[in-house]
Amino acid sequence: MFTTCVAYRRTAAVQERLDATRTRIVAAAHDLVARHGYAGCSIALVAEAAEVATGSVYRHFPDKGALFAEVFRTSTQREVDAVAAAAAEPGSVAARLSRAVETFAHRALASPRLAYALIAEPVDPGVEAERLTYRAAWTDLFAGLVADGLASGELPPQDPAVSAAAAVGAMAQALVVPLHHGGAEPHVVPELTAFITRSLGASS
Amino acid sequence: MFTTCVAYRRTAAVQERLDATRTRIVAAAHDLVARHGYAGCSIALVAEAAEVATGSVYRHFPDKGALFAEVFRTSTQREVDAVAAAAAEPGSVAARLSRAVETFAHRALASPRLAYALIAEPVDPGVEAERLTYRAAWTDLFAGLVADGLASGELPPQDPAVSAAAAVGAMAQALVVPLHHGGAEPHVVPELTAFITRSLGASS
DNA sequence: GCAAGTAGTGAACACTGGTTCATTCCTTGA
DNA sequence: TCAAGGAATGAACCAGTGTTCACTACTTGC
Repeated sequence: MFTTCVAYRRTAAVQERLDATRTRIVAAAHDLVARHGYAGCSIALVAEAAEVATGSVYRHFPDKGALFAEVFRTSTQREVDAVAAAAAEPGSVAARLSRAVETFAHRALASPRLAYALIAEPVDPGVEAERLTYRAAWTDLFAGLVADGLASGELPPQDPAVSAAAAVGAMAQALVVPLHHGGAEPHVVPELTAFITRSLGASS
Repeated sequence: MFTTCVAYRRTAAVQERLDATRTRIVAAAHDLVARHGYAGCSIALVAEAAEVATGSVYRHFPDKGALFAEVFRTSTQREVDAVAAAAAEPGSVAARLSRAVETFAHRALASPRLAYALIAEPVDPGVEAERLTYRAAWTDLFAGLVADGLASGELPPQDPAVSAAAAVGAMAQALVVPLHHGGAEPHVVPELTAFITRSLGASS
């Protein structure tokens, strides 16, 4: 009555291949976004780049938004981690701030198309929600620096949240938006660093 | 042979009605954008709001982009003019700067949805090109103030273009992006004003 | 080798929303 | 009143894309 024949079980080898395919899809999507942005980055293109059928993408992600949300999440996390590491190195708040801004700027200048895609490019709602989360991550990172500066008396009284949001906006606008159209301009880095340092009152 | 009968000529009355219809279409589009943003603001909705048929919209604009470019242009010009007027009033650079930031901030807080649509909301390429133009208008406005400050010695040495871009980004991020989700927070205005003033070195 | 069941496929589908155009309605000057 | 021609209409069209699904190919345990 109960046929105990269980002919197929997902074996370790198969799981490994599945994981590899999934990784390949995400990598292909990441690559396409970094090179051409979200615009014109269709499922069909991703599938072609990952060498799978379009339908196969849906065996790993429920819909397009989920795929690109993951791409966005992993890419942004890498950037946040890099800047956070630079800011965590010991030193005065002014020095840590400068390192953070410089790290952000240099990385953005090194991958301008990706930076634009992560920070400013129009995306559909699913990815925008992810962006909101990471906007908070950026702001928190700088708000933490400001709070440290307030605690140590290095910075004048200010609302860390507002200052951090404004600082993040300043970096994004000064670096990423211009990069969108026209080439990189490395000379902005020291200017921007000075701007941010002054803006938080760490200029002395 | 040549029938001299030229039965129909566009008369002044007709022209007036045409202009009125066009104005109504733009007004309807503006209203929809200000209330719901570009997303979901279709030609069909605009036509309905303007009480014309969808096809009639195309008797006044070659395509959707042209209509929304005009909406964007007129709306943004109004904002730029208002801030420019505030900045033009006589006074120290620091005072003019504060007035400019406050004017920008108060107007954005008064019409948050519109502000978001004009500054940060994803738009299609035709409108984005228009936004690029006006981004330059904003930056030029503040670059002019920085240049004045440099000339008078009120501000320390800096690249007006970079400082202005960063300042505009700071205002946009601190005000508009948060407004997108969640309510208005008027308390940010003085914080933001202080931030911008410090950032340009006009703090003293 | 075989039955059971999963992974993979890609052409077809569905939906959205901008755009068109044959038709109707008006306006004009005689 | 009437012919001429522009203005207005809105249903139909079309293009681009995300998504599905009937089908094939493969893997597994016996």
